[in-house]
This record gives sequence, structure tokens and C-alpha cells, in this order.
Amino acid sequence: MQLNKIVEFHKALGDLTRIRIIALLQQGPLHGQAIAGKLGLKPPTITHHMAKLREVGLIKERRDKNTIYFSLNTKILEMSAKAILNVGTGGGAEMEMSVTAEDRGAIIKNFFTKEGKLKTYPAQRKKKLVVLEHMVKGLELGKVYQEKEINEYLKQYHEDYATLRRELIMCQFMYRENNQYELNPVEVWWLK
Amino acid sequence: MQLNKIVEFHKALGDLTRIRIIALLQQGPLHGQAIAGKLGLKPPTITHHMAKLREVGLIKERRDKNTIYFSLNTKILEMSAKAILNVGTGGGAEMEMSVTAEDRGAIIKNFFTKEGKLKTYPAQRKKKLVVLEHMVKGLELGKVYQEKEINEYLKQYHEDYATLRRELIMCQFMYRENNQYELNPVEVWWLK
DNA sequence: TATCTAATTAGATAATCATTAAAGTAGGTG
DNA sequence: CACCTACTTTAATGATTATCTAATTAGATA
Repeated sequence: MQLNKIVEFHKALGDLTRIRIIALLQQGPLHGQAIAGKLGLKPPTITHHMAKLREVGLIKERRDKNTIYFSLNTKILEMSAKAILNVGTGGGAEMEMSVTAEDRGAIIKNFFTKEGKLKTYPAQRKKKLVVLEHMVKGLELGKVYQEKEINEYLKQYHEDYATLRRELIMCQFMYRENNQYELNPVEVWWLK
Repeated sequence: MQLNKIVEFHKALGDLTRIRIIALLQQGPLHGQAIAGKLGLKPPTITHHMAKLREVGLIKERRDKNTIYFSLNTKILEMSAKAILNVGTGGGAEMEMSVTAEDRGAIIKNFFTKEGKLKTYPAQRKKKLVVLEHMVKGLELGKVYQEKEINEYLKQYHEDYATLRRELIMCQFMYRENNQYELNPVEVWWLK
């Protein structure tokens, strides 16, 4: 995880109002005006803070008529909170991140046709991760997929969707629970 | 843990320079000028940032001649990083914290003589914690004490130092490892 | 259509804060 | 003593940002 993401995360939490918002949302979803009321602040202020929290991935929202219910993305919260513990240790994700943006471009150009099909599946772990990363970008964070949907989606990249699906699980980009699939926010959020 | 402490902690980490300092210190202790050199900044800037980090308990320091070696207090780091995960859930420490500052004052007045001796040991858990908190303030965070030192220290409060010592362990203000005693930073830091 | 409600944007203000140069402190050594 | 080195303090500057009012957008309803 890059240093800048860590900074932004902590900047987002380095404000009493936003901590109070998080404390409120730990107890359940709330809409903007309710938050404003409980904190004694005006709606624009809440909008401002929700934007900051959203930028670092901490907020999920659901619309009902014209009121928006905000809730906490606890997985991102947990992941981000723990990221500082390993910063500088060079272990794990830190290593993976040493692939530069240009490397990424080159790898994608090498392994995908210009129509976007996967030509061959890389053996080298670094390249594998870049390729999976790329394919996973079309999936929605937080959405639960049926196996059939995942198969359909992966087919756009390669006929052998079963292998790809298995790789996504093995490299932890997704996890499976009774044949339903979901992106692993811990791995995926930082790709944006 | 109070909301304000959480805010200050994250504010301390919400700055790229300080995150880089932490990343450096994860690899081992460094003195000020070394940090300044590695980051391309002037010494006063480092002083400024170390003060911020020290305020939230993240820094331990050791002096050798006139150079000061800074190192990370990883226990505080871990504890503080995880505090956000339970904020607002009302569980654990949150409950204890509902003793107001005035309550504290009253309890200490009740259980200590004006010379500072402990009159009687409270049975009620809340009061017990306030009393232990008070006595523990004279001990140094991070220092390893021999059993004999602890006994000496506690004698200033009450003849029955053995009971007090046991209570400190049971209430997790200290922990013991082969007859050496140390403050539990997780419980103790926030008292300051 | 007009109207209501909730959320957002724009612009202004005041406060906070990172950085540095210059001067000062503190300990050590010749 | 004078001198050196490492850190700190002070004061100034420039950038960021939390909050608000006023105006605007978006969706729903009558």
C-alpha cells in the first residue's frame, strides 16, 4: 500500500467531526440530515465530511427516494487502520507495489490483445497480479455475484473462465461463500 | 479511549513526512540529523514532527552524548491504530471512560489521605480503576522494573504492597515477565 | 405544473499547520 | 576557556481546511 493512501486515510480520521460521524455509523446507517442533527451541524458541513470519508473508501451509500443512507465500510476501515503497522517493513504488499506504472502498462500490452482478450496467462507472480488486477476492474466493489455471472464476465477475457476464476480466488482478489463471489475489498480498493 | 485522543493520533499520522519517519523507524532507531538527511529536510522540521509523534506516544528516545536516537513505540502504535475499529460500539474501555473528571477527583480525595497514602482499597471496580490509575502515574512507561523496585514504589501508598502489586497485574495496568514488571502501555498511555 | 424535501455547490472567513532561516541551548571535547 | 555538534525555539510565510450562508440540483408528490 502506497504511503500516500495511508496519509489520506489518516487525514480523513484526523478530525473530531469525522470521528464522531464514524462513531455514529458504527451503530448503523444514517442519512445526512440525521447526522447533521445529532452533531449540531449544518447539512453542507456533513456533505463536506462525507466526501472526505468517501474518498478513502470508508463510506457505502444507498439511496431511498431522495434521502441517502450512509453506512461504514468496515472492511476498508479495518484494512486501512492496520496498514500503518507494516509500513516500512518492506513485507508483503510493499513488495508488490514496486511495479511502476510504466511496468503495468507494458505488461498489459503484452498479455492482452488490442481487443482486450487475454493472450496467455503469465507464470511470473508479479505479472500475474497485474493481469488479474486489470480484469477485476470491471467488477463492482461490494456487489455479490453468482458463479454464473462471474463466468460470463470472465469469458470476455478468455474461454477458460474456470482457470481465471480459480486464480482470482487463489490470489485473493475475490472470495467465495457458498458459491457466491465478492471482491475482496482489502486487495482491490487500492487499485483505483 | 476518548474521541479526542483518537483524533490526535490520526492527525499525527495524517502527514506524509511523519509517515515517512515512521516507515524509517520501523527499520530501527535513528537520530534527528539522519532522519533529516534521508528525507531532505532541515533539522527544525524534524524537531517539529518528532514533537507531534511524541505527543501521541509513538516515540521512544535514548540519548547518547548529544545525539538523540528515536525509535518507534510499536505497542502504542498498534493499540492506537486499532482503537478506531471499536469507536462508537460502546464496548470495553468506552464504558470505563464514563467516569467524569470530577468523579475522579472525588474518588481520589476519598481514598487517599492528604499525605498521599491509600486509606482503604475500594471494592467497586470503577473506583478501583481510578485508584490504580492514580498510583501508576509515578511509574515510567517503557521502563522495566524489578519486583523489589515495584515493592518500594508501592510502599509509599500502603504497607501491603503485595496486594497492590497483584491488583495492578489483575487489572492489567502492568504485566510481569519472569519477575520483571512493566507498565502495560495499552492501558496506561491514555491516562496522561 | 408548482411544491416540498434532501443533498450539493460556490464563495467567504477564520483557524490550523508544515516549513524554514536565524538565533539559542545543551552537552562534549580540544 | 573556546569550539563543535545536535537539537530546540522563535517568528514568519504560505498552504490547507472546517464551517457557514446563499444559491442550486435532484427526486418525489400533489
